[in-house]
Parts: sequence; C-alpha cells; structure tokens
Amino acid sequence: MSNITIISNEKNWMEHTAVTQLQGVADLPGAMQTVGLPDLHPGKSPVGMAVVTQGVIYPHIIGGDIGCGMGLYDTGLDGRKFKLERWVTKLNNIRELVDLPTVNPYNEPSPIYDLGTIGGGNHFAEFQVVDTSYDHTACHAIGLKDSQLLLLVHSGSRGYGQSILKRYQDCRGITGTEPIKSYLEEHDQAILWAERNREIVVVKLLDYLGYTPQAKKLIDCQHNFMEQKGDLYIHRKGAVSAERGPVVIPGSRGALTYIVQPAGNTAMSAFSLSHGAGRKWARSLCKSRIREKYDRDTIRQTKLKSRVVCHDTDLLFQEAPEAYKSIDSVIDILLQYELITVVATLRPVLTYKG
DNA sequence: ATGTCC
Repeated sequence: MSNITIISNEKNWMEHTAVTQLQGVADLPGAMQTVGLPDLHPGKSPVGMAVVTQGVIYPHIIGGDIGCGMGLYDTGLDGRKFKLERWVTKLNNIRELVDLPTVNPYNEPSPIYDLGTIGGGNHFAEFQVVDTSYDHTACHAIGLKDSQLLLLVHSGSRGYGQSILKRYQDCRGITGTEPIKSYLEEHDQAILWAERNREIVVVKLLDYLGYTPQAKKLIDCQHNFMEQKGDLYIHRKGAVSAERGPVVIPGSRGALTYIVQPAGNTAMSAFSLSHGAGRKWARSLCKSRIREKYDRDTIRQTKLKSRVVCHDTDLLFQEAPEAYKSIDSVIDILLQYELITVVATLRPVLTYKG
C-alpha cells in the first residue's frame, strides 16, 4: 500500500466515495505515492488525483479521454470591442462546430473523428478577459494583457483515446518494457491530437465569427495523462503537471479562471496541481435541485454577466455553477500548501458548449 | 468522458 496525501482543509467538502476510490488506487500493486487534490471527486476512477507507480502502469486510471486539457489562446482581438449579442446570435445559428468547415493543417490524417469539435460533458470553449493581474512580470512572460480577448478551450481526444484505452484496459496493470512502451506511444498520439484539436477549435470559431485568425497559444496543459520518469510513472487524472510552467485552473462557467505558477512544495503532490473546481453534485441530481431557480433564458446567463450558448438545456443544468465547488477554496488550499502562486484571474464573457 | 450501447 502506498502512502496517501489528501490536500484539503476543514472548509473543503470532499465526498467519502472519492476518498474510498483513492484508497483503492493506493492499494494497487506498484503504487508508491497517491495524492488527492482539493478538487477530488468520484468517477469511474477518482478524478482530481495523481498516483506514482513503479514498474507498472494502469491505463484505466487515466481513462478514455487521454490528453484532455485546457488550451488558452490570445485571439488577437480587443476585448473592449467584443460584440457580445452579435456573437451569441451567430453561435446560436450553428448546432455544433461540426457544422463548420474543418481544415486539417497536418500531414497525417486525423484519428479524431470530428476534428475541431469540443464534444460534450464538461467540455467547452469560453471567451474570457483578464479580470485582475497579480504578477505583472509573469503575465508579461505568458503574454497576458489587459483588454485582450482570450479563448479557453477544454477538450480532449474523446473517442480516439477511448479506442486506445479499450485495447489496454483488460490488463489491470501493464508490466514489461515493451507493453508499457506500446501503450505510451499510442497515449502520446492521443496527447498530440487532443492539443491539435483544441487549436483547430480556436481557428474554426474565430473564422466563423468573421476574424482572420491570428490566435496565439499562451498555455496548453493536459490533465488526463501519464508521465514516465525512469521506471516511475505519474498517472494524472484531473490533475496537471507542476513542472511545465504556468497552469490554467478554471472555475465553473459562473466563476473566474485562475492562471497560476507552480511553487516550490510540489514534491508532496507528486508534482501535480488541481485541474478545476471539481464536481460537487452528481449529474443526475442537478436538474431536480435547481429547476425552479432558472428558466430557459436565465440558465444561459451567469452572475458574472457572461452568456452561455448551448442547445442542450439538460446539459446546462448538469454543468451549472451550483454543481461545482468554489474555485476560490481550491485555490486557497493550493496556496496554503505552498503549491502555487497566483498570476492572474480571467473572467468569462461567453461560453460555447456542444 | 462517450459519433452518449459494439
């Protein structure tokens, strides 16, 4: 049994099921260090965690959406000239990004079925602006500026990653140099295409909205992936690396997104950080709990005066801000454990969901 | 999470 660290405090609600699931991961043969981050919540395998194994890998911990992550882009447009109503109308006219023409700029054919789409669930594309800058030097280094319009895309490899997992999940734990190498090669392809897909979403969206895309990638960080370090393997499920520069930690669509810089204490968190606010309510419970609070239109607006374009009203209830923990408490805990410093906060202006 | 059941 490996040692377990749960990074939390008294104010942070954590579901018992998630802790039990984390214990189950820690009990797997070869598990050396198991970490629950503040956004830990139950899943098929627990989400918001990292586990370091020796000599063995567990693809089911990473799950099917290999390479899922956050791509933050500078659109090259001025946030002050942003015409909210016009863009809401235009985006309402398309069913999904699959309706828009897709150009694959790469030599290889795409293994992702609907290249340039974001998928469902908690995936989104969100226009944002800088709300508050806390570290001007770091903002400058990243390329974050006041008044610029940003686009944050949350998506992954989806069906493609799932098809990879399907071929490896029967083995509850893969050992041996060649079998591990085989999974990692396919895994790396899923990582590559998930990142390419996020960029193509950005290009398609800006093109459709009438702008010659000159988008520039500022940060791209994945939160479902495996990292090899010699004979050690860091599995991250709903957790980002703390060793690859600044990180995007989004809140719910009704909350700020944080840009953070990893700090010096991350050995205790298996060099990992939270990937978001973390789900608080099961999807199946959301609609009955907040049905009375909203109508068709008000569920498409947020406290921060931002707007949401999505044709699936049930999904909007499942992904409502109430269904998520407070991002501020997640950030407070990461600060308390000296895992991060805060660089800036971003404010959503328009969220697009599939 | 899921061309939302191979």
